[in-house]
Amino acid sequence: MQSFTEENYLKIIYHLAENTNNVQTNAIAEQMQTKPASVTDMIKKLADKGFIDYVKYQGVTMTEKGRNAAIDIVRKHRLWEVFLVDKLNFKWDEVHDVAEELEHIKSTALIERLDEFLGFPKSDPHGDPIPDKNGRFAKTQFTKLIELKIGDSGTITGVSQHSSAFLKHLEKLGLTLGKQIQINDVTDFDGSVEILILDKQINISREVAKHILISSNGKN
Amino acid sequence: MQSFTEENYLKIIYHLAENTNNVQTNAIAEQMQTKPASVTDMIKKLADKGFIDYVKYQGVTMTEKGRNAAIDIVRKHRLWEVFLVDKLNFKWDEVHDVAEELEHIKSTALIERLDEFLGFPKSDPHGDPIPDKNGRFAKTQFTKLIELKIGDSGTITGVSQHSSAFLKHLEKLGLTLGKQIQINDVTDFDGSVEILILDKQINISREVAKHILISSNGKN
DNA sequence: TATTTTTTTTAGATTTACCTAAAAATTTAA
DNA sequence: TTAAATTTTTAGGTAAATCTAAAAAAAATA
Repeated sequence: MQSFTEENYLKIIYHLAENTNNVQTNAIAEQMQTKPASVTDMIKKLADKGFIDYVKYQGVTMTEKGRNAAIDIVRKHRLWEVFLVDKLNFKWDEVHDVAEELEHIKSTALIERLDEFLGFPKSDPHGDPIPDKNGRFAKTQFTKLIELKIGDSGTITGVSQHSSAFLKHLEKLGLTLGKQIQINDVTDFDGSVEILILDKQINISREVAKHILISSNGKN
Repeated sequence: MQSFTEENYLKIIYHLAENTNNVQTNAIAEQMQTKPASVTDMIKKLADKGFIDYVKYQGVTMTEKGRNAAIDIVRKHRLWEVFLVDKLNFKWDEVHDVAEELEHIKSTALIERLDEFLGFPKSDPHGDPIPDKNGRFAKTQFTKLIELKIGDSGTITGVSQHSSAFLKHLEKLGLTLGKQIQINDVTDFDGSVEILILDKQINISREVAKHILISSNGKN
């Protein structure tokens, strides 16, 4: 059984490892909002416990054990988010911080019963997949909106930024999960994107377009 | 905002203060499963923060601030217990430890919405009253079963022991909340108590009788 | 390839919540 | 009311997770 801090490190290393092979000390420090020196201490400890492989100056990779531990935390986080939105009527931009605390509650029975209570949801309010109790989940095939070409269309199925500010902004623009969109134009000058949703033409910045995930068509 | 440990101390001091004026170091140590020396350290800290009044060698009493903080934790604990039993189908003997973790989640919005989701329950699965969001709750008028005389009757409305072993035992005997009972006899030799529930005659030990709370009649 | 810059680690402190052992105060009992 | 027992506190230390400052290694650049 790990401490809250260890769990947070594992989760962050897991997410960073989705994009790079060797996860670097500085990257972890930034995510954990702590100093690189503190990270070095902790990754030694996590390596001792067999959660990660660590070579000095080379960064870390997750072991099978570490990955399983991280997936378990991610599962809990996402199930709690569904609970908060579906049952307690939280908005999708209000759930992150609370789920960040709830994910550390240690009880297998609790999480299995919660899963059942929620009807075994496959994805959370932000479109992220929820691992089942064996840690399995569909690797989702998302395209970033920014990568689409003029004329392309698809459905908003996820976001890669969970900050309240970002999500509130999307909400205001009507860009919520499940919405159909089509790329009308891309502005050369600032790279902003003209999109069509429900016959309405709107313009979103590159920064926003980067964090909207689209599934090519008709898919769930 | 207090640490988990501080919250646990506050809760325990609050409960101990229900029975005595000055809560003693040793009593706290026993409840916290720690050493008296550690308690001395912590009560100094809690006194510095204004949660308790502390006079060396004289024990502690709660301040208004401390009481409010403690009641808030108790409220959370009991609401989560209701959630676990009513929504997730936990048994009344399975909820204590999980609620012990959940009570430390810091979010006023969460607990208010949970309260609403549960229908603003007035008592938890063990019959303990749930403070409302202003910290108010009915001071319940319970009598311990052990204090009843032959011929007395009443309704089981609470228990003063939350251990799984005790609650499972009660369940097996059919002694659950809401059951009507009547005292038929008290055995001189071991002080055990003969009681009648639903026309069935059973014998319970003094130890068990001490922890069953009865409301005199018809009351909820 | 040598030098500069960046990244990472080490060394030594700090804070929180604990501990043990011993001293001090209080309470109980002779 | 003194002695014994109990309770509480103090003193000094430990482990976890953090920090700063400085040293070492790796990467980038001239």
